[in-house]
Amino acid sequence: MGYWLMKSEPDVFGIDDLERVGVEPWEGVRNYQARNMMRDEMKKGDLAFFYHSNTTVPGIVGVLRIHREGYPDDAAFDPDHNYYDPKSDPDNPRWYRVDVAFEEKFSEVLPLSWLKQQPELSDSPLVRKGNRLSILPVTEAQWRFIMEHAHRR
DNA sequence: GCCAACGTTGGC
DNA sequence: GCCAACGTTGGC
Repeated sequence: MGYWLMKSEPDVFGIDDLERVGVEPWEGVRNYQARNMMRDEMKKGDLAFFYHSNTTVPGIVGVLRIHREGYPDDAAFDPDHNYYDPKSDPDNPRWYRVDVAFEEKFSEVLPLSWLKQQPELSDSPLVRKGNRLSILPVTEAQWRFIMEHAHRR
């Protein structure tokens, strides 16, 4: 089973939105590395941390589950859509998305500032400077470490 | 709002 | 294929 971390701006789509709707297409990813992970590596049932970026306290706020594996991101074909990309062709889609399902909201945010202080997480790209990837792999050890702390609070 | 880091674009 | 210019991300 794979473990991931997926970033979203809570002003656009946050953990509370996911809890309300239950299942949501994770659209709008326009980065090739992140695209490759969604298209090729994410499997149904994989778990991912939900990370809030661009907010007062950036950090991990909960857990989601991969509900549907990678399929073309239709938003790229719609000229009226924010995520429109004229270079993506329905016959040869450039961008992919997965569907995610709400799993759990933590009682408190695990702030990035705290994550950065944990030696167990020092190898994660999340805490490395200048990381801008919106989807990151998480190791099983890192997953367990973070989950323990989330449930201890 | 600033700005560092980084990815993408496009001219050559 | 190089690389400067540009746009975006995202922490602070």
